[in-house]
Amino acid sequence: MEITTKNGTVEITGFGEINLALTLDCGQCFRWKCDGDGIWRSVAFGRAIGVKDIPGGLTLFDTTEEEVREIWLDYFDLGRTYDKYLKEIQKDPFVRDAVKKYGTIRILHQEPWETMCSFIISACNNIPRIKKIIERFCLIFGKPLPNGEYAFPTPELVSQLEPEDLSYIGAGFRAPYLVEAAKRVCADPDIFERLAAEGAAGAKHELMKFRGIGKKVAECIMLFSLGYDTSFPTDTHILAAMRDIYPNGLPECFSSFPGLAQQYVFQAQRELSAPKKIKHETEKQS
DNA sequence: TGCCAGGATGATG
DNA sequence: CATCATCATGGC
Repeated sequence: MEITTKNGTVEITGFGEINLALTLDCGQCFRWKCDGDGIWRSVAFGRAIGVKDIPGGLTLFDTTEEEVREIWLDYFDLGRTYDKYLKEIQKDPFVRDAVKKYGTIRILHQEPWETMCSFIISACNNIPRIKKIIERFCLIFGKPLPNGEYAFPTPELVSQLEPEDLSYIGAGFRAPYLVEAAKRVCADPDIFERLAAEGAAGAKHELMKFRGIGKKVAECIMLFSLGYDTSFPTDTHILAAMRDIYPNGLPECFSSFPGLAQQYVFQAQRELSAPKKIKHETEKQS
């Protein structure tokens, strides 16, 4: 891997492949937006940044080599190659097609607190609305950054709120869960370090003690922010589809990197379910 | 109006 | 332990 500075931007090459459009809009994160120049912009770890994928690498704006090494290499999961994972899960024919299209998605390493809030909000919700709720959450309660973006609201601030204070962001019945989670995190500042170290089973069990965090949300937090590659986000629709495809249980290859395999299958499933509406409309017209 | 969204929860067998 | 009814909000 090489990190160089050109014209005030930082370029990273030699880490393999990443497709930002797929990676940043696949439902694992909710705050990235693409501008007219193909630059994806967001805030993570309190730093605003722009990123663009170029052939063989990434160009990062508004950052430094030091910050790249400190934050963004790990955030974008560039420190390892996915080759062996992809090779393994492609032993299954159903996954092979999904990997062909979505194999350039990387699993981000996001901030645990932000990920926890995001997936509490995601419960029984849809991605466009999840994004809007989080955007308003940051706009109202996040610290403004120099470039007009907003940091994610801190647990310290959120813990001081009443659920009604969150009414504007439109989180609905999930609002009290956010405040409760903030209070717990403030009372136990090392919780995420402990969760990341204590093993998957224990971490999942402890996460599920939070109101608003069940099996699915716990697994998402673990996969997308705590470094548990072995977790397997359980989505009701995916599960139903998987049960049809694999009535006798999941194939062996899923155990090697289930989070990644599931992420690709989820994308393939989204693509499959999208044309239904168009089909329905054409049927209506004819 | 009715149905859905990458669920959670508590009560049952 | 698996399944099930209930909950709850905004968008389409």
